[in-house]
Amino acid sequence: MPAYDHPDASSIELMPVLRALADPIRLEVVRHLAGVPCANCAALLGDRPKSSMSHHFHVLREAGLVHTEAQGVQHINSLRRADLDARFPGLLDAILKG
Amino acid sequence: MPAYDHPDASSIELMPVLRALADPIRLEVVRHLAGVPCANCAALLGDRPKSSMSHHFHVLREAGLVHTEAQGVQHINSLRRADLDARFPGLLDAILKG
DNA sequence: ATGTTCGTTCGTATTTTATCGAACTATCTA
DNA sequence: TAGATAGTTCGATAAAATACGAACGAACAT
Repeated sequence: MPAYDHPDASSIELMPVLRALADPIRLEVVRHLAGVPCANCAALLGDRPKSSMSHHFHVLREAGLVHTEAQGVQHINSLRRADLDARFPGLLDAILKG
Repeated sequence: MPAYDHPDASSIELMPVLRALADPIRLEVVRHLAGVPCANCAALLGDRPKSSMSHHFHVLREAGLVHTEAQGVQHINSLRRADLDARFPGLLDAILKG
């Protein structure tokens, strides 16, 4: 399994977070993940090719927004809400409401 | 004087706001404006060409983050904090702290 | 009128980001 | 072992954003 490297909570940076959120597909993913404990990638595919979504998940992971963990064949994604709330209080709430 | 068109408060959209913020120079401008009532463009130039900054101000205006008003030769910019707070409560606060 | 200042607009070059198919890897199942 | 499934990685293309000089326009002063 590919070793995902997630930034740890304290090294999540604002600019990558904003860049990650500044894309309609990724924002949609974040919104979806905010409503469920976790989800595999397929659940968020829509009609787009897998490779595109893989790219978006990569961006989200790198920014520290999403945690991905291989679990058997599928990879489970979850929103790093606690980490984000700690680092940028109110940010996620504000964005999820808008 | 060029007629600036600012979106009115209720039609400020999240995605343009996020896109506008997802650039280091523009975030810097927003941060600066958050600390003063208003400022002309020159005050925010740094060492960059005017045309670049004009572009960034355009993006900020279009997104609804900044209000610009010609006042004699210079153009006065201010952060639309009240409008943003009304539309996306907590967003600006979260970003300005980060 | 002329010149100056402040900022915009235009045109182009450069960089970044997104998109998608194809090939690949790992895991599970039959 | 062969086949299926879930995602990633690669490589090419296309689209979007940024950067910057040069020319322009409006407001003001002399």
